[in-house]
Amino acid sequence: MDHMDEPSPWLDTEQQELWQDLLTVVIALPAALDRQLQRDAGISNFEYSVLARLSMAHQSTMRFSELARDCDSTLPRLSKLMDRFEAREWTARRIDPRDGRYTLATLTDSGRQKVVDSAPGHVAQVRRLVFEPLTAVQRRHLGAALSSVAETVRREAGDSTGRPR
Amino acid sequence: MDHMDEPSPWLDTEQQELWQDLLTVVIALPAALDRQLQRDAGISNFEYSVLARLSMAHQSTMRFSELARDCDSTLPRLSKLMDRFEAREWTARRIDPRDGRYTLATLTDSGRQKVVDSAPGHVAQVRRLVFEPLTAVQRRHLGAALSSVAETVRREAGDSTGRPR
DNA sequence: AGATATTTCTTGCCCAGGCAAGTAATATGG
DNA sequence: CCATATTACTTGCCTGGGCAAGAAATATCT
Repeated sequence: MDHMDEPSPWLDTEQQELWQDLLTVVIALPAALDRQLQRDAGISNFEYSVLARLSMAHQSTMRFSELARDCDSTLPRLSKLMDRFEAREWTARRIDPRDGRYTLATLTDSGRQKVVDSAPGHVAQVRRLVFEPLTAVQRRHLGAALSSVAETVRREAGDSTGRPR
Repeated sequence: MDHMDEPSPWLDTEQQELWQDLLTVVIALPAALDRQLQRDAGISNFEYSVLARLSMAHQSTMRFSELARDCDSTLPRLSKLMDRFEAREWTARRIDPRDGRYTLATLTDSGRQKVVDSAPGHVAQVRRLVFEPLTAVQRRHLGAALSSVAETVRREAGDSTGRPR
């Protein structure tokens, strides 16, 4: 329950603090983002990220598999989300004429409008929670460390979400 | 979708990269932890954190509200989890004799055994994903930056999870 | 070409978790 | 000391998401 002085069975005190803070960020940050978006725009952070990613794609169109990968989603999850989006007419679905296995998602005008409307509030929340509490130097350091961890985690997730990347 | 050169409506390129990496960590890290724990111990990260927190408490006993706060959980969520834990006989529930509104959760011996058994694999995963990809200096920087963000996020979440802290 | 394998998306079933309403215990105010 | 308010937890209902199995299209192999 406490420790042992063997090769690596536990974390030291400094590591435990880092770990606790990371857990808090990893749990409470998405919750905070969801609350803001839900309150101001009626969508979740995941839903926002899908709309936003589509809005940046060429012709506002992407294959499901690519979109799922970029948004750290699984295909079933995305497929069901697109059902809801289609019901709201924020996106449209059509089979890829070049390869009938692929399905293409396209953002509609009202879908794009939804992104435009909800982006400012979301970005402000991100600024408030992540960037404002840090100094410029801390941001660079955080960026460097996060890119290493993100790469490792992505590799780990690659097997489940869909391929190396 | 692109940018505007006003006060603060968007993030610059460096910030966007940091933000993208943070999103990946925030989404894929819990998923990776869940996979390992689910595979090797049959429990989720949240379930592990509750057992682990209880195991560190005085007399292996805590009030529900306190436990929920420490594990970044809501009361309904914890209440239902404790139902499942009781069914497995990992915890026991009893009303606080000092104040009948509180409920006390106590870790049983087999509950403690579960923590002891699953801890090494979990800790190894944390090491692999978070600490190993970083240099010692990066860890300190990451720790410093995370503590600021964690504090901000906690304050934000305080209103929903249960008071200032 | 035909059979089989692979890739991409969809569907069905199940469970965890959020929210709001309900319950039980204690505190507060008249 | 009774009525009302507050605190701590529980329950019911509903939705999102995971996983495994299925369907449709294309690629591969002989």
